[in-house]
Amino acid sequence: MKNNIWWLRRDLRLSDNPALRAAMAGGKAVVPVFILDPRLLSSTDLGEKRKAFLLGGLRDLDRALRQRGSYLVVRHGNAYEQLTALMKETSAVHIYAEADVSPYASRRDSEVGQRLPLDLVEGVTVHLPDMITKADGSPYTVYTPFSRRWKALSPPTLGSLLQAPSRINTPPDIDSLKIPKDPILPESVPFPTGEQEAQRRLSLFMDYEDVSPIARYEQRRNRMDLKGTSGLSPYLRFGMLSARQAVVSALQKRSVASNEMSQHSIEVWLNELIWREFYMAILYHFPHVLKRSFRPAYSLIKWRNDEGHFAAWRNGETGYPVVDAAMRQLLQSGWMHNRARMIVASFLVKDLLIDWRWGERWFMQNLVDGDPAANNGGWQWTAGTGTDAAPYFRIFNPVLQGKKFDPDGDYVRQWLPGLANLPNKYIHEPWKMPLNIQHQVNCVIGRDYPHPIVDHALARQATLDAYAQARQQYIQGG
DNA sequence: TGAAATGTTGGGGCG
DNA sequence: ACGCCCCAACATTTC
Repeated sequence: MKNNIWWLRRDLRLSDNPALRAAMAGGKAVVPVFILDPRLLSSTDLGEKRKAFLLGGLRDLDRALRQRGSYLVVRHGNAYEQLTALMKETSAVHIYAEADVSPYASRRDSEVGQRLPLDLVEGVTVHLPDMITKADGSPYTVYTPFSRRWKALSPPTLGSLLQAPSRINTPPDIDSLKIPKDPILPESVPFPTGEQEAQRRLSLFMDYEDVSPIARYEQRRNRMDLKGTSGLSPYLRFGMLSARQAVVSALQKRSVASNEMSQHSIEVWLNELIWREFYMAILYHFPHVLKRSFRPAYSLIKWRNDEGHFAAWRNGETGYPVVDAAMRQLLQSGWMHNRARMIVASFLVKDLLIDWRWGERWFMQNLVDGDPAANNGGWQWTAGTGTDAAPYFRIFNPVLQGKKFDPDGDYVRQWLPGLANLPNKYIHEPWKMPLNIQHQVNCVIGRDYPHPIVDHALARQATLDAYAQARQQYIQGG
């Protein structure tokens, strides 16, 4: 009896795993392997927190496999070389893996696939990028028609989800590295690793009838001071949760929702999952977006790129409380509320006039859920340089955004304890505090909390000018 | 998944 | 009673 290799990459789960299912077909024994590629591990885009989350996920998966008579083989090195060696050692005949869309992954997979019997199985998205095209076969570059087409395809059903195998046969004593213990996931990262935790969170988000978080998602999702989002992104990122299962859960929930508001909320969350697939499709069809603007005119923007401003942004010292709170949340917890991501991105690009790629990189280095497709899509959206992007003139006012989406300043106070005693009136614009109040609350601007590093009104105008200039130059240049 | 600038309206104070 | 001004409050346009 020959064996198959199940090559894991970003599908760290046993339930609803098509690659695992394919590897087990015909009752074959399976060799589950994860390859720690030094190129990936040493990449400056892989931050410590996400690396720790990945390693923790591997430990969880190994534990789950051992409960089913198997175990995880961990190798270190180049994927092709390691797989070649492993095939020989285990007399494996086939390699099964979940297809991934990032340029790095597709290059690696085509290199491996040219010389080894690799079968790529769909699974990262519910619908493959190739399935969502216009009548003439060209890819969509606008979200709404993309989502219409996505929704017109037959949806995954509960019955189509693959059960986790109760037993997996794996040949004994295959050489494997110990999963590195370093780096360890800090306590301050509120995302315990693993498939079980992902399932638990999905249930919490869906359950409890009409008061379930998903039924109130539309109303609460933008509030940075509430836990109104699913908190599933890191699990979807590493496939500790299958996107298909998330979609099936949402559709089920929608079909039994008792009122239109709940149904609408569920639809809004479903759309967020479709945004994820939209950006994966964009990256698949237009891999150059990782290097430059999707819209060529905006490659000509003259960024200010002030290093001091960039450092202030990274460290949460801009003097705008919402921005600083969000950047502290990222540094400490490895995650940031989605509304906050838009606010700090708008601030970096359109208040500081710093190249969006600097922000994109910082996010990749610090987000536990950092995914090249979604992250790039989000940044190009904010910068107005991408597909279906925010128009260039859409510039967030950090004070108004704070008042709207953190009305009592709870979010600001949680991440900036130094501002804890400010009256609500000044929590989003502390520089307006009269001096006597500054002393009263022990927060003197310029001493305990920075002055705003830029004036929003002036910065806004400068950015509009810079974008206008880029457009003009593009037209004149042909 | 904006916000600022500009325009319009209407109530109320006032001479 | 009337016209004038001020300015919220809301609407529309512009970036």
